[in-house]
Amino acid sequence: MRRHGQRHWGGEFKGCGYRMTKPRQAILDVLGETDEHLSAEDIYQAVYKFYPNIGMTTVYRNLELLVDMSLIVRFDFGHGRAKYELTDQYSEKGHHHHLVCKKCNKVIDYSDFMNDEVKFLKSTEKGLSEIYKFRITDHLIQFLGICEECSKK
Amino acid sequence: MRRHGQRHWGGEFKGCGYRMTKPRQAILDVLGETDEHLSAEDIYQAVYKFYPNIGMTTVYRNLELLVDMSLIVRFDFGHGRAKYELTDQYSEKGHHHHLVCKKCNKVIDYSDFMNDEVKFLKSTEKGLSEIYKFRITDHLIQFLGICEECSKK
DNA sequence: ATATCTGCAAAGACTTTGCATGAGA
DNA sequence: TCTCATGCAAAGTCTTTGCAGATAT
Repeated sequence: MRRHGQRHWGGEFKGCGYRMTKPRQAILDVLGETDEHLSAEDIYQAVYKFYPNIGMTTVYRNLELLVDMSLIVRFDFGHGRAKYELTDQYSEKGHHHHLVCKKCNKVIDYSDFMNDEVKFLKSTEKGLSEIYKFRITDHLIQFLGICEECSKK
Repeated sequence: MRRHGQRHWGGEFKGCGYRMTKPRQAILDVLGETDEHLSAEDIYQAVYKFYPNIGMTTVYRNLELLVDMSLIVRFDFGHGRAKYELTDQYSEKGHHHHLVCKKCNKVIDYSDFMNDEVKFLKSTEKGLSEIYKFRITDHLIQFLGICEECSKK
């Protein structure tokens, strides 16, 4: 009874002491079938539709686990609730960053100008890791401003 | 009775309908005298020492106001409590970004390699604002990873 | 003088924890 | 079978709101 977009994640859970369960599959399905940035509540609501036994606690606990496993990423856009996305490698969106409107909180994904970004990242990451003895695993790049609609007001 | 590092902010409040008050001066003093990234609670504690009448509510309300006035910036590093800093132009630190340890949550400021960054930002901001009709006012750049101490463990 | 600001108490939003039951490998 | 995972309820943490009294200009 697999629906469109579902995939097997069993392999990711094998060998690390974790089990693939219905709630976990459901959460990953929901994240795999959307282009949005979903909050824990959003995910709960979406999972609830086809798995009404789900509890909010389970959603939170699994989101934390999935972040630790690097299957998903957590973003704090700065207005209360954290948002989640599949990691680049598992997402159809691929590598991208965010453009955040300070007025309406809308978030636009972009994946343009990645060449310029790669150049910048390469030199900066190398330099920073040497100076600060930091093992850099990830980066967060966001542009903030006012979106088209909010500008008109 | 001005202590080291205090400055007058009256001008920033004039003409916009806001008043300079003791709590506001105290909050700005605290932020001006530290190199840390302080949470609302940190700020409350620090202000409390020389202004014990302060209420937590006042701290929160003023932090929000000061962010709106662009005197301070708010960061969500992703573990619960928001942190605040003076805006670049008012801070002795100047323009900088953050290196965040995913294990111990330590935050290191860096201001190295800004030349590479400026090149990247210039081209990317121009491109993005054209494509998405977004008026970009600000950016957030963070490198995440494991700090030297946590690597040793 | 008077609109803004403050502090207290209470409420609110989001997230985590304890514990007995249920389920995957 | 036996450890890991779940769901409920309750608690926790950070932040916001309502309101009467205090304060800056």
